[in-house]
Amino acid sequence: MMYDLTPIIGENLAKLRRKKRLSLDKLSELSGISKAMIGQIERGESNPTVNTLWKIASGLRVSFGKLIDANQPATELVRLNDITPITDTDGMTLVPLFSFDNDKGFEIFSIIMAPHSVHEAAGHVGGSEEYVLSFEGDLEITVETETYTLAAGDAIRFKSDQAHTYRNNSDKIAKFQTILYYS
Amino acid sequence: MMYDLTPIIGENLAKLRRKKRLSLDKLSELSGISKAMIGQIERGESNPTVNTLWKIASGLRVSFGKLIDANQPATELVRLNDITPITDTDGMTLVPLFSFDNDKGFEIFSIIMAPHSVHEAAGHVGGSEEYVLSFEGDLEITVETETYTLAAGDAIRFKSDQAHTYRNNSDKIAKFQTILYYS
DNA sequence: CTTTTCTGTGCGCAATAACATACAAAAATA
DNA sequence: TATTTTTGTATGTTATTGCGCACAGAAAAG
Repeated sequence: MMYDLTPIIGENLAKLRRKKRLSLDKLSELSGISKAMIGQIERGESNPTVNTLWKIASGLRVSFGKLIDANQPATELVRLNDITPITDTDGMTLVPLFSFDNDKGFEIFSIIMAPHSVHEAAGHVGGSEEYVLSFEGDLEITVETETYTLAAGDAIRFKSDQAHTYRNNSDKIAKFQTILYYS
Repeated sequence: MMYDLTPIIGENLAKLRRKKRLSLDKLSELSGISKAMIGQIERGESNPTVNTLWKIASGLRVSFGKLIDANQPATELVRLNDITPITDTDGMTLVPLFSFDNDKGFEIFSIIMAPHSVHEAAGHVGGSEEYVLSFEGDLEITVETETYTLAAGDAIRFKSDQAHTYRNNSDKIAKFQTILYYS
């Protein structure tokens, strides 16, 4: 979520421009953006507007995406200790493992529910789907009128733009993972 | 080339936000961008920075591309009379039929060469390819050291990051089309 | 009907994007 | 070497992004 694109754009832009053997002057002429601005963007000192970046992309004869694409590492290890969990007042603790990724369209949480706790979700944004994989304790999920009970190892999928409730009726904590997919 | 993204972004954003049934307030909270700004962007009154638009996209749980994608009409008719041709001093007239499109990666020109004219191209940006379709008169093309002669109906493809020369040796004009592709 | 909440828009201000110009270092030419 | 050209960076100015706040209409609650 807290994510700054400017260094990525800068790197991509500088790399692409050099690859095409263009000087700041030349690219400025091709794109209609001043070379001072292009230089600043390459150094990550400026946060360009979409129109400016669009013109640069066109001048470079490159897709807009090429400039903003993060080109993330093939492997990403997330340490539980490096994550700051979000604990709700109702006893649900949310551990965001992979937060929303722009190109992929989903995010993954690990969730812990205190004994005898209930969490009500009003319903997420339209067209979203929720995948729940239970792996410790018992979990009861109610979607609209229907109620489902999941034991460790069970899984469920439902359209989460409708109201749904998580309930842990047991004396032990319940742990599960959820994958939220947005269409 | 002269292209303003802001009305497109505005339309896309308003449509997506309503589809997900979010108010300006709610989306502001989700994205961390003030609702005043979001409103202005939707009305096309603001040209947001990439970081701002990125945050909005993430808040909306939507890909960045969804906001800037032009969703262009299935069919696009280009009238010759509506185009302003670019005539070079060396007798080459360029008619840009479909100028560079960000997602497609190519552009299409129609070209007319005056009798006994020569056009030298130093070599375009790295990795570009040129497709030439001759359809009136005679055309001679030199790529690096090799020279090719095209009659009406002939075609040629070559990597255009090397120097190349167009030559019309005849007493009549030569007409052809070129497709420029950028990798 | 009145009050409250929720919707989007207008206003003034601070931060900064984007520009034109000038500058210094390196490369190329002589 | 000196001279010119080409490279990228730094400076000062203007235009506008992005913010908080206040506002007016609509919907909901009382």
